[in-house]
Amino acid sequence: MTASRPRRATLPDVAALAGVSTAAAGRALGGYGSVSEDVRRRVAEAARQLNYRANRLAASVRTGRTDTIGVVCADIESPFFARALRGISDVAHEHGFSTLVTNSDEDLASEREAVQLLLHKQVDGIICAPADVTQVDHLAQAQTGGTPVVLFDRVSDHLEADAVVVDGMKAAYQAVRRLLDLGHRRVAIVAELRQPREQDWARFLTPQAEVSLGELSPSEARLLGYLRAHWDAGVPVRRELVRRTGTYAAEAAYQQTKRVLALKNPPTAIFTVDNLMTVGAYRAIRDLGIAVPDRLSVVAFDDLDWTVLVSPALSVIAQPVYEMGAEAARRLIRRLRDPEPAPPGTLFMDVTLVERESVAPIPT
Amino acid sequence: MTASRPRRATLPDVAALAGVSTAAAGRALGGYGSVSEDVRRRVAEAARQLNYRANRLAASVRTGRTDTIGVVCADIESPFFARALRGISDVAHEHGFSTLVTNSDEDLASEREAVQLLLHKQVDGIICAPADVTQVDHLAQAQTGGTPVVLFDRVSDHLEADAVVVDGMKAAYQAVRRLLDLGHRRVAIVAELRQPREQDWARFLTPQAEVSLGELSPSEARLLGYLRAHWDAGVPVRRELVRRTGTYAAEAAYQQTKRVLALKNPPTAIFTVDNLMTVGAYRAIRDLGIAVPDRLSVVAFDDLDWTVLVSPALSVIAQPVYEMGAEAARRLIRRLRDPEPAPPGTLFMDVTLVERESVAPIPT
DNA sequence: TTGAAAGCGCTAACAA
DNA sequence: TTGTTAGCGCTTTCAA
Repeated sequence: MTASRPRRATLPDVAALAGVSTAAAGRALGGYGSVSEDVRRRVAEAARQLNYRANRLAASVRTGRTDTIGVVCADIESPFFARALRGISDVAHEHGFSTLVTNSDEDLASEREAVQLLLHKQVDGIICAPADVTQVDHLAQAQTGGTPVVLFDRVSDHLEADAVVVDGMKAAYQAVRRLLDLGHRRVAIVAELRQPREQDWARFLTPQAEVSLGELSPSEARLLGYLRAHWDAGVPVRRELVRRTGTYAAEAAYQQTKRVLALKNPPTAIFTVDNLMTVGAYRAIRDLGIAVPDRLSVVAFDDLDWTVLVSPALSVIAQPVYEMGAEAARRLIRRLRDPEPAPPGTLFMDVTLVERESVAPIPT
Repeated sequence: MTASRPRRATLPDVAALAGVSTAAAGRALGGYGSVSEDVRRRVAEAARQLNYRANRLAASVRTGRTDTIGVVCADIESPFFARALRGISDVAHEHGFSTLVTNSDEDLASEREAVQLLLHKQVDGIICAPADVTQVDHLAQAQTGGTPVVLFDRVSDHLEADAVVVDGMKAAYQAVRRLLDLGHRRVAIVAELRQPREQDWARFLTPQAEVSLGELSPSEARLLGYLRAHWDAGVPVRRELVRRTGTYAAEAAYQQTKRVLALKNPPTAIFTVDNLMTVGAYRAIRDLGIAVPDRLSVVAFDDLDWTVLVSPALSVIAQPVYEMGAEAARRLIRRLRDPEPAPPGTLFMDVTLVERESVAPIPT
């Protein structure tokens, strides 16, 4: 007969073996309160002998802290979120926090579920890339309940919270403006644009229109930059060059790109608004055998491993992704540590337009 | 004056408002035991009114379960682990488990720390890609303590645990054998090979040598396949064509590849053993402007987004990464659910040699 | 510095 | 079906 599995040693067990009170053992092991060197040694020895393993859950129930940050990202698998997550977890780890990561897949219902889960697990704070910046009641509720929230990659006008983002509008504006300045007159854009808000696009075109970034998804903000660049350059926007995938998937971008390149009057340049769109679009360009940059100039949002591996190397708008994650974590931790923190604000991080080989002027 | 923050509602609060006992409220909300429809409704209503948020930590302290799987991966940022993690978390989520993810960066000390953290947080089980398959005492200890472990991407002879892996030896053998059969006589390999065990390599070369996969790191297993392919084909192994980076970094692979291609008698084919090695090696090939496959055939371990985006498209050994993660999670969950589970075993998943455009025969 | 005792928020026996 | 009661393993008064 095998011996029945012995119950795992608990604090009282350790205390008993060391010949001290539970409280003393807890202090010795947990590093709080004050303990004599002698007690500390005996307790440590007893813990070792019993192969004691502290139960931080029990501690958390008492203290109300879990030293855990909850993260809601759209998709860990995307290079963008993977890298950001690395920034978040590095900083978190540095400060003694763990991270609990969930995926929303850009779906509001999943995001709500994820936030509930994180709250039930009593995370100390949440970093979230909201699927819909206009639907953030669940995040507001988390805050009211005492769990601070930091927005990542997206700001919302409907939530008073810290946010770490780039100005996608400005970045796209620069990139597209550059193409227009090089003489391109037919610049295509491939973007997710989940909500088809064509009436809004019209409004975007009015230069006076005050559009808040906190009302736009990243792809909308980037489209806005595209539109305004055209406006400022006096180049009309061609409806057929604005390609909407409606979903965050490379395959959809592949289809849209094939379609736009098959127009009888095809674009001479193409702008992709994020890394999945870029993968899909670039695959289409390659399959069609179109010469870059001779027949088509390409600019992508987000830098990736492979943008320097293809020929010609892609010109891109690079975001400081790791640093964005790291900074989001820093802001959250600051808020957790500081009993009276500063009012929340949005940090806009700078992007870099990395010019490589995929852009050429239109011969005049 | 703002009102002082009200204490968060607890189960007794809800019970009181609903006019039932704490136990009844717990049953109604937690979905265990039996409750009348009437009580269920009243409790639900009270919970809503008080904005009640269950504390699953407290429940876990009682039940001893957290419904959480701990994962130790080398680097979430690597496409390999990112995708595997997606497999793990999808399956986990399906079965009501969350995942707590940590990074070891292929460092044994960090891995130990990570495992400790997961145990302290009382995860129900652990999925780990061990940094060193010969140093797994901490994992054995987790098991003895009642926390099952599933190995991922690597087997160890020193741990009796489930494992989900590919046979890297066989896969590499096939790929290299294919190159040799095409007439290549100088095939380079770029591999991590953290431990420089040259004396072992000699042993690998003896066809009779029984080398267990459970003693080898993935890169060593793949090297072994490379060596045996040579042996079986009667092609001598050239020491200068075996390039060791010693570290898991694209930059190191870049350097090694540049160096091997600069030999006065350079290789006519190159085999890279994982995705980071591939990125580095391919960048070197591109920078050097070497024509693939005319002057150099290329085969990579692991398929990636961009392998079809470069010209020519890369021939690769594709692992079922997502499925490997998913299967690891399934095995762990089975073990958690089943009180008397089957003895642990290793699942070898099949790889696919995807032939694309980067391999050509040597003209005879 | 130490120990006794209370209690964090929940679940599980048990009895009613 | 319901309530009473006793904990889970830990931290934190409080008094000694």
